[in-house]
Amino acid sequence: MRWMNLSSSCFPSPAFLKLSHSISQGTMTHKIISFNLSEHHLFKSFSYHTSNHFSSNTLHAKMVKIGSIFVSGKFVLTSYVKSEKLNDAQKLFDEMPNRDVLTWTALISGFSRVNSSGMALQLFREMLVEGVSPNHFTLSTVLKLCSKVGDVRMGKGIHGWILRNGVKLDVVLENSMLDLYAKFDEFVYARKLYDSMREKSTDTDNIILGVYVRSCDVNKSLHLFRNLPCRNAASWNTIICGLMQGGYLNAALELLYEMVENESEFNNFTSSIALSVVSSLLILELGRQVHGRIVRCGLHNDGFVKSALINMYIKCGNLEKASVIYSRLPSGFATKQSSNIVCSDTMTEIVSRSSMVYGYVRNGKYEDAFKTFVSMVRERVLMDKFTIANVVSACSNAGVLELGRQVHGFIHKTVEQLDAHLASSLIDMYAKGGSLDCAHRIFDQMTNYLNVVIWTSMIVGCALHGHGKEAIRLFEQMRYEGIIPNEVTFIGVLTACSHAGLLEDGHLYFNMMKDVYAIKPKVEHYTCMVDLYGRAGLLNEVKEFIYENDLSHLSAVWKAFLSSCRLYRDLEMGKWVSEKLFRLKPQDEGSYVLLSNMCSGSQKWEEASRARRSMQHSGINKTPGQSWIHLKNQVHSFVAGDQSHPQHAQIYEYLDKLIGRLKEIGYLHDVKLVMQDVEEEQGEVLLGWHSEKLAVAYGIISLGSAIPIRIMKNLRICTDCHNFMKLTSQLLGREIIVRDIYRFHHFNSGHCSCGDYW
DNA sequence: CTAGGGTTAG
Repeated sequence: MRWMNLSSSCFPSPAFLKLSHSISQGTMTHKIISFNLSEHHLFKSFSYHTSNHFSSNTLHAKMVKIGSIFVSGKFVLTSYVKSEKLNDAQKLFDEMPNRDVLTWTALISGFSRVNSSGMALQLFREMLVEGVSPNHFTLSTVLKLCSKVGDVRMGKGIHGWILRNGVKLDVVLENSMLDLYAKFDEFVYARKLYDSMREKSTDTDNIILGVYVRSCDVNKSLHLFRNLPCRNAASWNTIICGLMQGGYLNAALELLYEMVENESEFNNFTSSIALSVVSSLLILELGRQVHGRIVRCGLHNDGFVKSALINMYIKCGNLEKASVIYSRLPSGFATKQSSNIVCSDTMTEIVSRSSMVYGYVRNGKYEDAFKTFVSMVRERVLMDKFTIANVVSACSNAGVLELGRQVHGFIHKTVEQLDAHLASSLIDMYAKGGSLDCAHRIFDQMTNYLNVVIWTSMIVGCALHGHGKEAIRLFEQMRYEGIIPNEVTFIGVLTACSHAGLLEDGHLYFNMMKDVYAIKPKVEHYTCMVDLYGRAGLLNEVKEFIYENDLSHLSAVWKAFLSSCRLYRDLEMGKWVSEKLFRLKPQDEGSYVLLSNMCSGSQKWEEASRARRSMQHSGINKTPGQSWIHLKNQVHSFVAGDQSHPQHAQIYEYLDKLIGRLKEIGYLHDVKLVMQDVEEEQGEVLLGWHSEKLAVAYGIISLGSAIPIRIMKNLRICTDCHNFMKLTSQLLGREIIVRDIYRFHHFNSGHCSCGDYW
């Protein structure tokens, strides 16, 4: 029968074409019913030429009505597949008797198109079980899937099956196999296969080029690229993409220019790659040029290109432009349609939305991030782990524990098992949100899936809360379980040691990092060490350490040193360090503030104000201190001397009363000192009411007495406020938790978890 | 054959 032979396409007549055209334009739906033509001709023409969702359904209905499912089913199936209506395709498929290889293949390729690789592979297995033999197209489709999902065994199995069954090889199939081995880095196999190929195409060369590019051998790759007998757009894209991923951004850019000059095709792949290059180089102007070219080439409606554009504008810092493009995306494609099959349109929207969430987070627009997230929940957009992880990380950075809990609840409902990425971001979220207990609970839940990042997140969490011993215990347990720590793990351990004043341990682990794990210390590690020695008061040792390790060009190191000088009130050393610092990083406000604080701490008011004047002279604006408290889904933020809160009168009145009572139990409220001791906040503040005091006062007024008060602060807490918090916790018998820019302070019964060592 | 989001630190 003729219809069996789908692949040797019998092309439709102009009349059918016209008809299909009107269908796909949506200008006709019911005319078809009255059309007096042979059905499967119609169906066939239709399935070739339309990807209109609505009309494929109409056609399906018509087909069922006239009972021609045996004959024309697969044409409608193809139509469903082309319009990515996999649910309908699957349903139709289930109804169809006598499914031949073409039917199976249509459905398999359909699932593969919409990224449902697992489903596609499952179907392939079922097909084999039913005794249907795959054809060339099935095989190359499935091989591609194997290489995509990284299923080496299945890929090799198929290769074996091909050899055993003496399938006649063609270039396409051989290329698929070559690509499979290339992707799995099985170069010996790949080479053998390549040598045995009688016919080679440009694709073949491109695969080999891809191998060289991925092995990061720039010169070899370029040499190969230059000597290709025939180059197409994919060759250019491959080499440019490879250079970019290898970090050779300028080389990638040069080739991109060359490609454009040579008037080679600038396709949607090229666009994405070009935008990635720009995103890494962070050159907005260049991004605009690429954008212009994309529009000129008419590629701006491609989903991939759109999300790459959004990404590029976000990374280059132009959030507005990104949201303009985002708002022009067709909406509604991503809404859940009684299925869990993801279409490529849906993918585009998910990627774009998560990019926007990511962009908002990066730009500190947490509210917008949450709004976008909430809209995704409300519209029942199929959210994947990427999006959620973005939102979780937004919660940790904003320190909004309550919202974080809600997101966690959402995850609980939608994700069956936490993966390592999500778990570590949740641990981080709870730790940074102030609830180390909850972080621990997630950690315990992951016993069977622990990896180095999860361990590290937990260790860092402990460090953040000053639980040095616990961090070390975790670290040792991790090593015992055979997990190899990485450089970030060591940053966590060393921070833990320095925050808890564990000098010996810190020293031990620094050496262990170098000697046992062969990790070369980076700036962060050195800074931790300087901090560690400095907090122990070993200022001369710090100096030696800096010169011994040749760190004198690193401003971060000097800054840590300066903090220690301040802690130990060594004004001479502090001045000397500031000199170094001002020379290295004249624009850093922190150095001036530290020096000024140090001077006022030693009652040297004149020098203190000189430091502050020279800061103003250099045109540096100090970041105003800000504290915030999260109550009932609302963030209340305060700056020093703030009068803008609706309840400010009440707050100040309470604060006055509180300070009066605190003085009775030994609080020394020296206004002059507070005004000068601008640890991080400014001195010109009215009455010395630093923002964290206001936030705490508001918390006490508004919250039931059993609830701990959680405050976030954008700078470091000052000595006076630290004292204030300790005594308040004692006087009122309440737990107060302050997260400052570096760490947590848990105030309880007159003590702080940092041991007054911060 | 070639293109797209996520975890820990700073």
